[in-house]
Amino acid sequence: MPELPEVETVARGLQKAVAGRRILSVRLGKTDFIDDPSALEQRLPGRQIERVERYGKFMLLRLSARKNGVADSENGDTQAASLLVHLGMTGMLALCPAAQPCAKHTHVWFQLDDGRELRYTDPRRFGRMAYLAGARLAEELTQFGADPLLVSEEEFLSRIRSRHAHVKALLLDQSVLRGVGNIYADESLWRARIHPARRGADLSKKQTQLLRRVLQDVLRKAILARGSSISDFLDAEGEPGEYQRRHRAYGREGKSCYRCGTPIRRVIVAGRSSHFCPKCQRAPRLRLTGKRGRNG
DNA sequence: CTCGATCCCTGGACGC
DNA sequence: TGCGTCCAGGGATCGA
Repeated sequence: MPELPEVETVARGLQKAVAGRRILSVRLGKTDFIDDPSALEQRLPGRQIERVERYGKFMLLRLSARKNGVADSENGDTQAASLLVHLGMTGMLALCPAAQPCAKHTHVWFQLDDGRELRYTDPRRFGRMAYLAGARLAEELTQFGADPLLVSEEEFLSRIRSRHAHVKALLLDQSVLRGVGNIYADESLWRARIHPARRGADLSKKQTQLLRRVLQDVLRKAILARGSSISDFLDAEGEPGEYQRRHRAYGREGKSCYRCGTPIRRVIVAGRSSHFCPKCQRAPRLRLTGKRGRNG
C-alpha cells in the first residue's frame, strides 16, 4: 500500500528512467479513476516529462509546454502543467518495452519517444489520475497539509495539539500531514508509545515532539529500505521494498511487542485497523459522557 | 467547523 | 473443487 516512502521510491525510480522523455500518445482502458480522461488524450502528446516529484502520496510528472500542435493557453499548453498520479491501494506505474504483454488491470499506456511505454496498472482502481495546469494545479496542491519530513516542530505541534480528533485520525488526515498512511501511522505511534485513540489536544508537548521525531525517522528509514511490500507493492523497476521486515506494530496482532513482550492488539480507530502494544501505549482515560461507565 | 460512518473496488484468505 | 463471505484501506461524500 503506497504511502510516502513507497511513492518516494517509485518517483525516484521514474525520475531516473523517464525524465527528459517525450510522450507520443496516450491510450486509455477503464477511466473511472481519471478526473478528465479526454484531457489526458488531448493535452499530453508532444510534451516532455521534465521531472518526477512526490507530493504527499501523489506523484507529479512535471510536463514541458507543448512543442508541436497548436498551443491552447486556456488548457495550460503554454504553462506549467503536471500529471498527478495517486496509486491508491494497488496502483503501479512502471516502464516496460512496448512489445511486452500487458499485465491484467492495465488502464493507461503512455507511449514514449524511446520505444518504451509507461503503464499504469491498478486492480482496485482506488488510485487517481489528473491532468492539471496553472491555477488549477496550484489550487489542488494547497489543500494538503505539511510534508512530514519537512514540517517544523512548531508547525507540527500546532497541527496536532489544536485538534480534538484521535491522533491516529490526525496522522492519516492528508490536510494535516501529506503522505502518512496506516502503516507509518501505527509504526510511529508504537515508537512514540502513544495510543492511537489519544486525542491530539491531550498529548503533552514532549509526546508530540517525540512523535514528530520518530515519524520522521521511520519515514527516512523506510525510504532507505525502498518502502514496505505488504501484499503487492512493487517500485518502478518491479522490485519489492524491504521495510516490512522492520515493522514493530503494523500487521503484528497477537505477536509479542519488541519492547515488553505483551501481545500486540488491533482495534479500529478512525475507521482503520490500528495495531498497538496495550502496555507501552496506554489507552486514554474514558471521557465523561453523561452515562455511567463501568469504570465509574 | 469538526468528526465519524459509509461506500467504492478487487483479490486473497478462509470456512464449509 | 468450488462457492460464498469477509476483509484490506485512501479518500470522497454525507449527515450529525
